[in-house]
Amino acid sequence: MDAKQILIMESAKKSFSLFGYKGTTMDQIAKIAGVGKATIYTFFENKEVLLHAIVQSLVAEMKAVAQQAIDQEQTTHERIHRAIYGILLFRKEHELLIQLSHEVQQYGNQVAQQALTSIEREVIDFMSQHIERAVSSGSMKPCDPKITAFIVFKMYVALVFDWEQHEPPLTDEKISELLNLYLMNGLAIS
Amino acid sequence: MDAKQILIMESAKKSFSLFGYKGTTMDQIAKIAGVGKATIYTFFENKEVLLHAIVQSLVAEMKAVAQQAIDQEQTTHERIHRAIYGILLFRKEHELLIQLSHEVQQYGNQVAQQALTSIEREVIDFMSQHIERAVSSGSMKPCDPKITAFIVFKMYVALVFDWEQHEPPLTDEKISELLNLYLMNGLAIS
Amino acid sequence: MDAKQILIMESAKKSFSLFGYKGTTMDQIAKIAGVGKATIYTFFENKEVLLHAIVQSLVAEMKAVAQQAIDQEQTTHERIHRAIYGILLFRKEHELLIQLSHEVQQYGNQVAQQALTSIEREVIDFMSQHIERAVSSGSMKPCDPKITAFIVFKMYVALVFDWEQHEPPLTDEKISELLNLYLMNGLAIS
Amino acid sequence: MDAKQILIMESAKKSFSLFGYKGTTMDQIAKIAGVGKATIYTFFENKEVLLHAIVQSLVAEMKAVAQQAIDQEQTTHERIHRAIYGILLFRKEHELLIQLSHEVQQYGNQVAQQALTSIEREVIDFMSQHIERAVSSGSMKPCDPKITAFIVFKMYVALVFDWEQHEPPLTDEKISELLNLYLMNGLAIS
DNA sequence: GATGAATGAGACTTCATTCAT
DNA sequence: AATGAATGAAGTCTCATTCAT
Repeated sequence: MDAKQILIMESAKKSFSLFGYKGTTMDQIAKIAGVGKATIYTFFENKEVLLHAIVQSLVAEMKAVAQQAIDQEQTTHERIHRAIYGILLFRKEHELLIQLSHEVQQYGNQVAQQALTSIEREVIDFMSQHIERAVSSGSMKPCDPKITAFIVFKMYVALVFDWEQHEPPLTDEKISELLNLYLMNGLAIS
Repeated sequence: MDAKQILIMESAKKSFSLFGYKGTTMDQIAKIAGVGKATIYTFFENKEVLLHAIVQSLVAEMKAVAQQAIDQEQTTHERIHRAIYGILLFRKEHELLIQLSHEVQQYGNQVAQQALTSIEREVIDFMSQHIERAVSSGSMKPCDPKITAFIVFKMYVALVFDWEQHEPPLTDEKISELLNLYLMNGLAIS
Repeated sequence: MDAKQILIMESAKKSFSLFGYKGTTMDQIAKIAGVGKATIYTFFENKEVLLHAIVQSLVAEMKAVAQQAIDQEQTTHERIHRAIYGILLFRKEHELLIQLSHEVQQYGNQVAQQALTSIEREVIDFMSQHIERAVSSGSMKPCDPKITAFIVFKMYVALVFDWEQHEPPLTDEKISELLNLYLMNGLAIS
Repeated sequence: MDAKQILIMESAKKSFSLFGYKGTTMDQIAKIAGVGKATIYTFFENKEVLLHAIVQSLVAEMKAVAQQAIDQEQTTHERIHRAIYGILLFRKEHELLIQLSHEVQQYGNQVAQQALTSIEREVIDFMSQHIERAVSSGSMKPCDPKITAFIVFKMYVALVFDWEQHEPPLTDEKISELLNLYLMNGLAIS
């Protein structure tokens, strides 16, 4: 890919993040990138196309992070942890940018949205397989592996990401402990 | 409040939901409402002010739904269920509109955002008190009531709302059963 | 004339003087006058008509001041002084308002302009008659009475009004002395 | 300066002179100049800024005319005559435009106003120096040079410019003769 | 007669996009 | 290939005026 094209995308990403889609003018992007305004149109047909290109590249980058985590040689627990954490870190960083896609077309950007969730689903699928095996081997109560993986994922996100939006963040040990408490042992007095 | 003002807000809400903030022109709103364009400016200083007024009214409406559920004479379980469900239904319906507020000001609309989460927090607080009592009375394992309420809420949202975005929805009985499985009994083989 | 009509004219005069013609809205005038906006249109067909009415009333008032000075029983010198001074005071006070008429119509407001100068011309005519008599009686060199009256008027305005726009004002005695020096005795060394 | 910029300024000057500030639309100016409406905004941020630019250029042009007259190799009398005459001609031609600046800001345009009077004052200063020398050399009665120069200027304006607004214009000889009569010899019978 | 709610007409301004250089 | 001067299209907002009450 052309180095200038990347330069333009980086500049646009910066400006979109700071001022929003509508708040960013092509002049501004050109100035940040240090190129002529018309040059942008050599690479991107549209302002909208430019945004989509950026979103797509972010999605791809995110996918790579998750895949890399899963592919690594580590304990299952560790790989899941890394994959989810990678997604979350990334989402946190670029949440704004992803939301920007709504500015352009209400329903048109479902592509990016679906791409994002598809990554999450792959991670969930990965977890699902492990849960299925755990149930088969008798190390876990019988349960719907898909729903369970989904719940584990959501709970993980809740504890790692959502919780620290209003409260002091939890340590990794605490999170691990809580997951065990809620999901494995349960709150009921036996 | 003036009937015409409400008419304008409803028309704007409709158009904002369909075409987005930028995609909605004042002319369009006026035509839908069947009033002159300038009439809108009699009630709302700005296009932006108009949007904020709509968002605020939605927040207020949502708060009322949750509060009403909590105030009702029912079992605790039922009240929590209704409160969360009311919030979710509402959020589902108007999610788009709330996200629109991002189009206007990147950081300026935190008010609406905070208002929304504050409702959730009130519901969570309400649940927290009940959990605390359950722990004291020995009908539940010792645990941080706040985190536990937060987890219950998130799990509830995950099962009722998030799940059905990609999979066939779960019945109320199934949801109840799953909550029991995951949170009360746990997945571990005792 | 209706008391409300006068009230409206006074309010409009105030606002026009402060904010200009364009800068004054009918709403503003109505608020100052403490009447409904539409009430203004009961008395004045137009915003422009309203301005013209105000200008005309100012012209009339000015005319009265000059006439009154001339009609008074005093020395000729004193009457001329009073008449010119009256005009100047008035002009000073309402100069702004008179200039406003230019905002409305470039050439349409010559009426007001002509009315104003017609007053000056009447004063000049009055002086002219006295100069003519002075020349006839041999107490003044032969000269065109009209031009001379015009020059006296202009010199008077220059010394009394124009001079003090940039320099400390001259006393009445100094002005009298200067008029004598320049017009009667001349600067030439005999 | 860009040729297109000048073209726009000329077009705007024409339209402002004909229809006033308020009466001139940007569309109109663009059409006269034969450019797109937005092109005007490439050179002038505002309609108001455009007007000010025109006024400033007129002031500069006027200053040049006066300075050029003073700098010429001629008799003192002739130079003063040319300088004053230049100012008057110019003022006559563009008086309308200068008054237009009042439409925009009541008190804000004092800059242009002051610039204009500052030119007059320079001319008066120039005359003042010559009068001072004449008094010193005994060819003129003792008098305040500044006031005298001011009076000569005003009288000159009155005879050349103001007089012909209502009466047939005076010839140059007649004007010279009258200045001599009134200012040098005086009307008094010796 | 008095009013103010409602509005049409129109003004200024912005900006994504193009095209000649 | 790169550019920036030029612009058409469109949007927001203002305000003098009217008309039903």
